[in-house]
Amino acid sequence: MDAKDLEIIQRTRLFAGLKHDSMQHLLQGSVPRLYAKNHMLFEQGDEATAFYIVLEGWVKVFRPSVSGDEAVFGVFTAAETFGEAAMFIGGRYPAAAQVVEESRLITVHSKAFRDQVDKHPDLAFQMLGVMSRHLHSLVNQVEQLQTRSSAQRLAQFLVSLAPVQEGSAVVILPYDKSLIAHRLGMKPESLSRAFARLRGQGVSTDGNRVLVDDISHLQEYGEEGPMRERMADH
Amino acid sequence: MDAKDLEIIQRTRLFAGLKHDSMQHLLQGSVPRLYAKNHMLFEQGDEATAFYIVLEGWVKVFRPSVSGDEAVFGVFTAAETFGEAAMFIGGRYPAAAQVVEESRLITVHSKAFRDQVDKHPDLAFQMLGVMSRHLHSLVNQVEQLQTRSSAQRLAQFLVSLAPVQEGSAVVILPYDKSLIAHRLGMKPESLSRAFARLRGQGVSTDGNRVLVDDISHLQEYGEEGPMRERMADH
DNA sequence: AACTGCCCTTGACACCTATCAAGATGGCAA
DNA sequence: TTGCCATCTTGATAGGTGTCAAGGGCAGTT
Repeated sequence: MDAKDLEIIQRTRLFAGLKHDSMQHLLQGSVPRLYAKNHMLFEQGDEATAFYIVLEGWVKVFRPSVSGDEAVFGVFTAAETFGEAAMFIGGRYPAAAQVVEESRLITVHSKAFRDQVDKHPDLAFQMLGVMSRHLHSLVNQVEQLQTRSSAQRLAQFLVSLAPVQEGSAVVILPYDKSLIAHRLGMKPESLSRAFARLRGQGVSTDGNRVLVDDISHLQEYGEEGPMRERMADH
Repeated sequence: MDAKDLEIIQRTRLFAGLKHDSMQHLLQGSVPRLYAKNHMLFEQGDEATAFYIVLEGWVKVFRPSVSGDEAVFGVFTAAETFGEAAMFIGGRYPAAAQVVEESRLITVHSKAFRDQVDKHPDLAFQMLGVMSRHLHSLVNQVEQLQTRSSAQRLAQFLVSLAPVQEGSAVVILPYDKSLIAHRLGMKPESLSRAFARLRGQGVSTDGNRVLVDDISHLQEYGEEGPMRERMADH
């Protein structure tokens, strides 16, 4: 646990502004640990004795289904936390978590967290803020699944990754396309076709590099009504 | 505000076990009010100065889209609360709320709520529990949208409304079929067809009365892999 | 260089759901 | 009763997405 890790932890919404001694208490006995790609952190239904802070890498939270389908609820990276909500609902994780790119994580144990909340009620408020955001992000996910085509969802995803708000940009895809597909609620084949469709909107791909001619145009495309390009472009 | 209303409020998860004097503080200046069907309680983006407790009736929380589509995130009835999360994210509602059946509601003002939280940290924990549940319900919604057919989603909806866990049951649909359709992420026509498909699973309808021959069978149907009845029934 | 495995892409096809259109049903008012 | 209106159902059709199958590209290994 070095200073850089602490700096990352303080950048999480949950621990933003927390004092050093509280932090020490929370993290007592917890050491950052390296996890290999594909490592399962927990399964749905496991007892939730801790939650996680990502220091480095990528982790997906999902619910697998018998038939090989899976629903992905979030993909987390540095300075993000996941699994906190489980502490409040029966102490079991409602979904599973798996490392998708080699990651360094640190765990926060429920008991330590509860102790600190008793001492610092502010922490409960921060937690409410964090959960509100998770809630909001799921609300958006539901909306997008219901009202946008797969190409539109991909467009919004690219916009969210872009380093700028307008003009052209190069977006580096942070993880496998097959995970992106699941994250956006579609199959890998459909993601390929979504990319193909976006070519007509000034998007070209080269491996995990994506070149967008006009970010704000892509954003508009992603927000339009679902039916598109009736008579245009051909 | 009579005793019966208070009893309902104490049945909400948020206020379960709250003492009478705290309740008085929270509800100071708030009077139960009757709202007509279709009344808009708030729009997306409105400043969130209060949240609501349903005493009676039905309210939908949704996000409208330009093209007439809308995504429904929840439909609330007696002893349920909605709009709480907004207090923690920039103070704006992330969705709109509309009365769908004549309803009696009471509002809780943000400031009063915050005051009480300062005095009773327990309240923050209850709030975390409530938000965890909302989170969990949205997680389920995302999963169902991604991994179940419309008929399966309807099956699970009927099971959730049924008064018993097994055997036959009569389910009364609590609101319009078109709202049920939106709630389940489909168009009204598709809901009709989903009902038609469930006839093959021992479900018959008569207006808003639905007769289910075998609840547990319907539950299994709703949980199976998406592809079904390949060679069966014809 | 050849081989192998993995990921991604493309094509053909089937199914599901939305769309558009036309009835059916039931409640309500005149 | 009659007409009207909203809601729900049913049909025909089109488009989107999943499925299954085949092939391409690339990296790592031999």
